[in-house]
Amino acid sequence: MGKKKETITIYDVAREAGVSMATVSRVVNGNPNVKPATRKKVLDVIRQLGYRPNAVARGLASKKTTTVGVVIPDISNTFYAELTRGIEDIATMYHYNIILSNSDLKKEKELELIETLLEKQVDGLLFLGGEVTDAHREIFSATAVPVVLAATRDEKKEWPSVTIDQIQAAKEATCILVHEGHEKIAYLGGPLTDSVNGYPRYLGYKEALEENGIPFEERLIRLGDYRYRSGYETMKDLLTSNKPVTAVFAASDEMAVGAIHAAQDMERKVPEEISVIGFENIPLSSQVRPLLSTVSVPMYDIGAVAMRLLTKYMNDEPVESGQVLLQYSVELRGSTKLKEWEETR
Amino acid sequence: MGKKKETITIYDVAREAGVSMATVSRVVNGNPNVKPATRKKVLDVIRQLGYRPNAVARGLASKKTTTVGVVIPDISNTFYAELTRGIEDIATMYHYNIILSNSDLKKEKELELIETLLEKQVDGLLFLGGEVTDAHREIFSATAVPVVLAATRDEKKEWPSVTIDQIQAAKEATCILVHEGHEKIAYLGGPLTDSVNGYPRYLGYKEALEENGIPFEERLIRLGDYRYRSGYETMKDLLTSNKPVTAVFAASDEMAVGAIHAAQDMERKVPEEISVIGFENIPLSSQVRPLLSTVSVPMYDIGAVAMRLLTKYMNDEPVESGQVLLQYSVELRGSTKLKEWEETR
DNA sequence: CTGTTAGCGCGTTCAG
DNA sequence: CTGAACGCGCTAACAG
Repeated sequence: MGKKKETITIYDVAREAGVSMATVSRVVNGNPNVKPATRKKVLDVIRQLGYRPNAVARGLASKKTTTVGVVIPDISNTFYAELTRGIEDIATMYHYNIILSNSDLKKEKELELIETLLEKQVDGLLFLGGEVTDAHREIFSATAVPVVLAATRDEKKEWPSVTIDQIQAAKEATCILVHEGHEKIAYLGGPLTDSVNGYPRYLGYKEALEENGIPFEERLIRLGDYRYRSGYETMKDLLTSNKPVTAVFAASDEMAVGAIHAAQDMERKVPEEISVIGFENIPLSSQVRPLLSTVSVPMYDIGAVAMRLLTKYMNDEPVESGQVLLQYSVELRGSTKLKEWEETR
Repeated sequence: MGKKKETITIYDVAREAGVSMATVSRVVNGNPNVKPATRKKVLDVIRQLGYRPNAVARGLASKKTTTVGVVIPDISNTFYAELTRGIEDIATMYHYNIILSNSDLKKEKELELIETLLEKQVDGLLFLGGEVTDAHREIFSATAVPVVLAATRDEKKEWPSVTIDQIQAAKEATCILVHEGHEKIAYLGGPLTDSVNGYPRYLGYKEALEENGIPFEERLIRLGDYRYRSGYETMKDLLTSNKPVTAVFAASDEMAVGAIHAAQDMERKVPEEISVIGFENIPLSSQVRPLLSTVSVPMYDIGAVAMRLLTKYMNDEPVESGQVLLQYSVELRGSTKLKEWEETR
């Protein structure tokens, strides 16, 4: 029960067991070339001495840390938390640990974090959600550490990534509203300068209108920060302007729910008077009334697949394709009127 | 732009700069005993060669990794995600990185993770949400690595912890319902075997009834798993039983919201016919209608304070008290009728 | 099957 | 102010 105490090393075990440290190393690492008898003896001594291998020393000697770095926008964001869970589960499965760090999507912070993770000699790097700029490419190129992008992608396709086809997904969601008969469809989203999520979703919305011959109207566009509050406020603003609006496509579930509440506060019924469809399918969407219709993004899977892909790169296993687009789906629930929707992709 | 490449070490920098590696080490670590001129030269060579210090080697030599281990029940759980963000922010502030791992509150997994983190030579350990058993104490005692508990505590107070007074908080929440005039107050919670959250909250509920001379009724107790669905189902079950219920204290916000929806589905108005109060104050509680009244637990702060406390232990700084109880508050919103509540603690 | 011997990259005395 | 030398704890050839 005594605290502190001198660290006991592989050498102590070797001496105590009457073998060389190489042998101890072998049994610790499950090397089969050890006589069962001596293996048992070593194991006993290990237990008895309470020996715990030093992963840092091992890392220095073997040049492997069994640790991967994860740069994430914000762990308190449900979407990324779910994604991280996927990463962690697969990492655990392959005996890796993850060093997690929040970037808040700040480029400088991202680069700094990547640098730090590389210093810590991570065996691989997972970069989530942020935009891949030339500065990123430069640092990624200069290292031998494999990098996988998740919930974002590299325009130049130089790095592997796991995500969904956002434009297509946004387009499909908007189309549903069109098929419901709407023509005054508002778009509630994030900054268009956000090339990862903001712009693609906006683009999908726009394309859907075009394809259906519905005029695009600037005044039906409202930009916020994807959060609930901004959804509430942009929607209120929209309704206050008194322009006709019969449907809303929001680029995030939080905004969508905020929009629904704004509508309700202004005595507009959802979906009777206004249909709303969101994006992400975070738990919130099934924990509000009416239930939110939304584009279901396989968050957990994106994380899991990205991590799995990374293990392949780390072990030099062959990879079919580094550019993976996962399937999304559209969950039609209570905030829209249409109850079925044939797949058209 | 070339990939891979040989690792460049402190030795290369030394040679190139015409100094010894000791000097390079000094400038890298900001040791002031270096002539400005040579410092500059070394810095130049570092930049030119793109030298990146190897934290693993440094860790082995210095016996410090500037990394802390975090054992968390489930990162995809909003409550813990928020807490983790607090941890990470403070960790970054003190130049630590965190290795995150999910335990799902499984004792065996917790112990395994702790063991792994210790092998990785973390400078400190943050243990969240789980119960501290003798097995935990044994391993904590055997290491020199400081441990801080967050959102849980050690009954024997042998280890520092940061949390809130759950019994008191639950009691206060229940009292609010009592003061609203309710006598048929249901309790929706988690397993009573959960000594960290389940039991204390249940106890607080019970104490509130006792103190107010309200008979405790077994049939008003429903146990689930803290999640939305279990809140919905236990509430439905409760209402179906047709026993009078005019208020509900739920041990989690998700359950509370689930309960509200169950009530609404059974044509009971909240808060007109049934008052509901939750616990945690996760974002969801302000993203539903009616807004959920709840016990606000300072999740972010618990994480931040715990991490700050850990830095003190890691640096052998004096600590006033290792047993910190943070303030909670009761947020009265739309799911209860009472609009004000004088502090009585 | 087992032991010996080199490093892995860096921090840290201790001289000078 | 600077350098030489040792060691952190372990893996990885290479012998035997």
